[in-house]
Amino acid sequence: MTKGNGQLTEPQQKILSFITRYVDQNNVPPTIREIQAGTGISSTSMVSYHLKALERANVLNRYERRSRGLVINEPNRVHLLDIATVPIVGVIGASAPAPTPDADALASAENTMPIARSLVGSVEGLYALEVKGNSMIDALINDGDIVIMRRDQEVHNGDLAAVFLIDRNESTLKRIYREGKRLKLKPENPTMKPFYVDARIAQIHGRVVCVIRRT
Amino acid sequence: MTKGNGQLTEPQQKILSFITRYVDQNNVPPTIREIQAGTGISSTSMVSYHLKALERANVLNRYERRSRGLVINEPNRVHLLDIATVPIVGVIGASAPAPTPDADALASAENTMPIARSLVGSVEGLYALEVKGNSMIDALINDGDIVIMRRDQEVHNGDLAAVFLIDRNESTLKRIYREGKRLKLKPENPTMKPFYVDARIAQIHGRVVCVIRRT
DNA sequence: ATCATAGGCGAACAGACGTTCTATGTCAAG
DNA sequence: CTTGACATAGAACGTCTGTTCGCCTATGAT
Repeated sequence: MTKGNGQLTEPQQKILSFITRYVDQNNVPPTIREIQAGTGISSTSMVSYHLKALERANVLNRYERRSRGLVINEPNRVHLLDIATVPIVGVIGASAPAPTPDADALASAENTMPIARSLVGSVEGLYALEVKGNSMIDALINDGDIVIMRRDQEVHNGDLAAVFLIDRNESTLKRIYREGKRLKLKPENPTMKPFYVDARIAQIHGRVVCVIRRT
Repeated sequence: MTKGNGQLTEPQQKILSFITRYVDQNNVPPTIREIQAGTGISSTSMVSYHLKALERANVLNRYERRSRGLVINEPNRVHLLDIATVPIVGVIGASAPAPTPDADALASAENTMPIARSLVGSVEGLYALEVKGNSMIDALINDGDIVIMRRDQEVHNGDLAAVFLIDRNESTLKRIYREGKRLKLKPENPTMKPFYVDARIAQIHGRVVCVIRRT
């Protein structure tokens, strides 16, 4: 039951926020028993009781006797969550330069990687590479990982970047620090020491925005 | 079943458009029987049959045995339907057992991690932990990474799992292999050797589904 | 102390719901 | 013609799920 002042009681708020979260996670409203378990309320009848109160308070609508028949009545409920599909344009491995795709390549990519927009910010210039081989272990990146890259963007000192070393004909992922004519490449693994290369033999291909590993 | 050319059969299209319409109108996916009635299909088993086909065709996702457990997989409609928000229930680090949340903890988590549903499959039992410290470098997991875990699920040999070693009072992420009374723990880094512990002093807390690193 | 009231709890019920099994039909390949 | 893969119906089963009802406890007035 709502308090006189229009506030919700504590179990009601608990139920409400549980429903909200559940819908976010499952795209389907919860059952009464799921609400019970999720909120720690001891009986289904109590949940039912509180739901009736919430309905009276015009906070949600119910369809009688229908499973999961709950609809939250939140006019200003915003879903900030949005998903971006990032094209997987190629492979990055030890013995080949990582591709830096042009617009054509981006459009024609067959595989895509879905990722929450809030994780990566703007989709501008985003592309993904699949990691092949164990050569990037020292960047804590494994065979099969997906790295989300951003091209056309200034890569700052300290950023994790894809670097192609011309003399070795090898792509690598390292944190980069420009130091005059040379480039400091720092492995992610703190037990490994950084090393230096001539800046002219290193092509910086893009910044690593995010790494995703499925196990 | 999809036709060879990737087109959907006529009943499949009917079902799909019915679901779309129903969700638009009711904010909740329909039940199988409602689909049956709404499309004029004569049997629930036929609906189930076609739904399986649609799932195979990657047009929609289903949650087994859950009422109204349908999510349409429409590329144009992806925004909020295909993203799950996984609660971040705590921290995993060297010197503390990783939390294994009960329903209460899941419901009360404040921070969440958005992740594409297609990356993790079912949301069932999913939770996230933030990695603190460098102790899991050998699992190629860095300070600040987010690991997506699944609880209440059998952890199979070869799975990457969160293991708490009682005698060392330490949580770790390793691939596990049960070998009689002992447990083989294998670091992700192929240059490191596996080691063995008494199975009785190791608590397996969940399976790592996915690792996410923002750089 | 007695009684009324409200809140809370758990069991039980009836219907909803997803799944599965069997039987039948269709149609193309061998 | 036979076989096997696919499609369709109908029914049965077991679980899920919303609802209800009886019982208990606490509180406060009589």
